[in-house]
Amino acid sequence: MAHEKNPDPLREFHPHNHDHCVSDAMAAAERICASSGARLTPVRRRVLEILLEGHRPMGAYDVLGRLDEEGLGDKPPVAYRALGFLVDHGLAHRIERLNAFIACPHPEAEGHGAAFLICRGCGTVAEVTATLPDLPEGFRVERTTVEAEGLCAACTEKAA
Amino acid sequence: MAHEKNPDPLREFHPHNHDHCVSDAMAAAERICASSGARLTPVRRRVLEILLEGHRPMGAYDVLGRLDEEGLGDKPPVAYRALGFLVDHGLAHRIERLNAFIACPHPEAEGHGAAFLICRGCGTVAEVTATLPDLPEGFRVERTTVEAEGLCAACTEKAA
DNA sequence: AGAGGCAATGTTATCTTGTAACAAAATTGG
DNA sequence: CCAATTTTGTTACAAGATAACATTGCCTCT
Ligand SMILES: [Zn+2]
Ligand SMILES: [Zn+2]
Ligand SMILES: [Zn+2]
Ligand SMILES: [Zn+2]
Repeated sequence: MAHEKNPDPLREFHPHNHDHCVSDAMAAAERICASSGARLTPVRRRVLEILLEGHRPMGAYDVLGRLDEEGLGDKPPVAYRALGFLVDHGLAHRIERLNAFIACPHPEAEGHGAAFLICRGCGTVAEVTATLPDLPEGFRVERTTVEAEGLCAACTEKAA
Repeated sequence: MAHEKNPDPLREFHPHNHDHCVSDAMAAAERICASSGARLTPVRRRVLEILLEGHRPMGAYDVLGRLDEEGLGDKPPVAYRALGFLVDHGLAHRIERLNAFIACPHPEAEGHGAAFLICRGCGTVAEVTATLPDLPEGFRVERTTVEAEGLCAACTEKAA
């Protein structure tokens, strides 16, 4: 965990050594599954890799298309089950506004109130940590969805 | 606007004079449309009433079913267009987690960062005001989705 | 009133997203 | 190995949403 000291929180929007994102996240996924007894089976692992490589939100049918190319399955439940597993174990997140899924870049930082910045220009999505503001009492919050759509710095420049 | 001094922010979870919700919101919708030149046509008005009366999120096809009963249309675009109009004008909101729509109870309080508390027990949804926590700079936020799923006070008691 | 332009509605067809249900195979633990 | 559980394979559908185009209604200008 040495070098995982929360780097640029918006690195998704910049060029970066993406191989590290992939290998770090895969290693973390291995550890998480090993320690919880969950089984990172071939399809599940491959779906996680596909999400990580894309480094952007992908629809379930996009993922399924990739699986099909590789002979790993071509029926919707194949993709939905693998994605469900990843989401349940915190290895991926569902972006509600996009009906899409994205790999979690730091799945070991759990309890992390995840929020997503969605650039409508380039389609990039960054996951950031955000604590929800105080909500009225008398409601026990279990899960939150926080998604912000807008323009990243680069797309703001281009638009100007 | 005298008596609209932001009452119980969680009134959706309690018994309340719901006729007031409906009539207040309809009056506000009239004012908003009148002042912006938008046309609150019969179908649009009726869809808003249906959402207000239900006082809970409704899927587009639920709304369409109601419209059909009343002879106002039976094809998906009828519902989606009316709902789109209401959302565009801030008279209703889309709840992403539920693929559903809900009337805004206070459409004149604009710029209000709306957040939604979704009770998984009774299905009630309350709209509350919440300012988003500070997000990393370098991203221009235009719209936010904040939805919290959990249990309302009554459902928490029942579950205990 | 008549004509032109724009907004709204009607309608068809299709597309995308997501699940229920059940059978077969693989894994785990005894 | 046997039985229980989990995972996969497959069919068939349900649910949610939109593209595209024809038609109608509304407003404005002459
Ligand atoms: Zn995450
Ligand atoms: Zn961008
Ligand atoms: Zn009410
Ligand atoms: Zn409840």
